[in-house]
Amino acid sequence: MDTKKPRRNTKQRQLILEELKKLETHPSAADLYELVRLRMPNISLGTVYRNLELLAESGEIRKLSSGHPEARFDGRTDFHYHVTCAKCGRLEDVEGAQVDMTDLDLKDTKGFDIIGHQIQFVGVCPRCKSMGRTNPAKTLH
Amino acid sequence: MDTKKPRRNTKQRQLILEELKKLETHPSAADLYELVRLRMPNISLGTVYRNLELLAESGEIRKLSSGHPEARFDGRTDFHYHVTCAKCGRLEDVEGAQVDMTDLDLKDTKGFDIIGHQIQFVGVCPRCKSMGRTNPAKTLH
DNA sequence: GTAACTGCAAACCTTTTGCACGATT
DNA sequence: AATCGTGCAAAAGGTTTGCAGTTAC
Repeated sequence: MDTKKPRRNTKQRQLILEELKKLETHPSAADLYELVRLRMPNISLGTVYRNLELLAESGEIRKLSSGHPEARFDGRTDFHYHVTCAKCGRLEDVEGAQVDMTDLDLKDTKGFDIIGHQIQFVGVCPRCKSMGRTNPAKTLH
Repeated sequence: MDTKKPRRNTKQRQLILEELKKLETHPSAADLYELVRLRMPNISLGTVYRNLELLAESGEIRKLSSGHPEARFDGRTDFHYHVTCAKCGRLEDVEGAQVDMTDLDLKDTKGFDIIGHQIQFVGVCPRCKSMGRTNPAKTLH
């Protein structure tokens, strides 16, 4: 079965991918729009959204459900985890060996076949530690 | 340190909490609005949003970052994991012992103090298995 | 030449907010 | 009585989409 759509190699898509891969952060579509616009001022926000979606579908990037109101994108596609700051919401990569989920004794998977997992760590970032922030994050994954 | 705000016990908040606790699903604010409206037809959607936020802050419910465009809410507050269907996005609870994260050899936590974690399993739900769906989910956590 | 893709703008959906009135303490 | 919470409606924020023109193949 061939699920691939025909795909043209546009300048816009190349630029968006290139800019995202440069970053170690997890920008929103609007963040990337601003970045790409520095090199291609007439690009439209709609094009950025369309291409991020296409790139995520093809597995060249990842779309993250971030706990923020907007989606975040990740130029890394190798296996890694994420930490979210419980105080300010900052989102960072965490390196660590993939947990062996066969160890996990899942009692009821509601009939789902489990094919993978993701872990979000919750933590306190250096900045918030030093500021002694107390307001808790409200969204869990 | 007392972080609690004064809080009145309104009929609206009671109803919203009650309806959410009845469910084993993870409804959106709009879903809950429809449910609560059956019992209190004049309640406004704004009130539902405001109360869900308050209830999540106080820990009586959980707000989930769902991979869907809208937030989902969970009436369960005991520790458990979630599975998301990779084909259709369906979100369900998974029972299982909490993973001991001290086993995990985290190499670089970017200076964060880790205080917890959440796991989302990715799977294929019974319905999609039987339908042989192939379109992949686009958002990871 | 054809169909994918673009820019633009309008539409859409979810969530938040200002305000005047109502309800809880 | 004081002030927190509500209903309503408008606004805000993020994302999608229709369309006519453009570009990659």
